[in-house]
Amino acid sequence: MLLMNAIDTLLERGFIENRTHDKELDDYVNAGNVSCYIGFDPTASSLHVGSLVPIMSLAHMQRGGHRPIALVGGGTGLIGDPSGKTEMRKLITKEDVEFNKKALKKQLSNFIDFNNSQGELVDNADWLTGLGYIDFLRDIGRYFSVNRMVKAESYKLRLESEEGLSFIEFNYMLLQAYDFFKLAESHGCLLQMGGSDQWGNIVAGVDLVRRKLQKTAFGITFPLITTSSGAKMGKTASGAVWLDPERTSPYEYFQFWVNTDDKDVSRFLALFTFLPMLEIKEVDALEGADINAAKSILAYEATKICHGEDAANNALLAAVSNFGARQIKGSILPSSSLSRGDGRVHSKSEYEVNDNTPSTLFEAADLEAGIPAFKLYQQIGLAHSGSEARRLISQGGAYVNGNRIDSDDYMISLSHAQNGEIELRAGKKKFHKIIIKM
RNA sequence: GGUGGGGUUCCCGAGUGGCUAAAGGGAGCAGACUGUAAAUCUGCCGGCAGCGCCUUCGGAGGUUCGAAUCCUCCCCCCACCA
Repeated sequence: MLLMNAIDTLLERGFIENRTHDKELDDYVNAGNVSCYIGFDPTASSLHVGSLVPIMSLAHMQRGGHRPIALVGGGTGLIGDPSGKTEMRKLITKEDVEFNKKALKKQLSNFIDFNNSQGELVDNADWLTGLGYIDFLRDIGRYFSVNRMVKAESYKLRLESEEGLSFIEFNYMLLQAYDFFKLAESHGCLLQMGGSDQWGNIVAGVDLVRRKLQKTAFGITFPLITTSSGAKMGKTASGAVWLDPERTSPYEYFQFWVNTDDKDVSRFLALFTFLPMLEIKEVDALEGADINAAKSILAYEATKICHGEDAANNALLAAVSNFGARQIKGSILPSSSLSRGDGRVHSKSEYEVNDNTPSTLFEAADLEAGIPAFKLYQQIGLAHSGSEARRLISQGGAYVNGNRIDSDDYMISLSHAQNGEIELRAGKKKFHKIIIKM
């Protein structure tokens, strides 16, 4: 298959905000089978959609015939990157870093193939934790000008802030530059990519590689992805949207993408799916409700990439059962493997088996006497407190089996069960099922 | 180490003895309108098996009929000085 230059692919899909040496970078990548790396901070036990841009860019590089290296910052995670941050991160323990590292590796494997040296996972703890302070200062530290570092944009926020910048964080740039140097030396990796806040760190590495190895290294940064309303992408009311299915279920993940703003759909399709750009460009021409079909496909594809095809299908089924079927024309994004059919769930049993709407199991006996609606909403997590549940109900936002609840002491009992389930809804979009154990 | 300024409900930020569950804004939630969109309008936005009680203003004590507001001690942050 004839492929575009991987850099052009990234450019076309909106991944690239800035890069070093345009021409030489192209030449480097055109030579084929090059290595590139991105660092991931093990500060949490799961990645979230905010990390998807870097992850997808590695995946694109791999599809373009190159060798992506995902670096998990087991060493730098102990320091904390101050780049672009207004506040100092809490230092996390070595145990946490160790735990998170494993979780991250697992998640990254869903997106990138690390088998057969098509890609590689490395941990900078392997070379950072054993560093001797004096040696490091002599070998690496001498190449860094404090005058320059102080002027770096990545430190600016913190240097101007009241909180200031601690010495440990100030060193972060050296460590990341050292990572780049190590990978250049051991893996011949001369391209580092990262978020736009990483520019300073990346450039520092490019400089270090040049000085230590007399080689030209390259850097690419990604734009910060915001929604059309200006907010950082990936935040919802309940916090981050995680890639870990235990934290954000595939159904919620799917819903997150379905709820994409009209104006963001084509941009997100380009960034977060592998669908061909020619088809994505046509989405911009869609009008009115038709664009919802594109949102379904975006959600389906994104869920499939992260959680697999089965999970994506199940999420779609659940969405159909909760919100009703959407007509998805075959002409919209035809490369998607989403099953269009007539847009309906084909059989009841298929839906019952696969539906993954959030649910809670109840013993029949516990529902026998009935539970006040507001209490039940709190119990199953559709409201954070009893008061909140009462508010929800009094404002007309609570429904049992599709019927609005009009009083907060309304009793919900076995008599509401339909096929062994009770469907509860909060507002327009949050569904929860009570499944009765007989 | 010294001096001065601060720590208020998710965030920003008013409040300097009772009218304060605490202004205003943001975020969020619900309703209406829609297309599971945006914008807009309206309401809500500490807790409690709710119309009355309980807990909140860095922490612990104290003064007072009554404290976020006054006093004491402690913790943390910031600025300037050393």
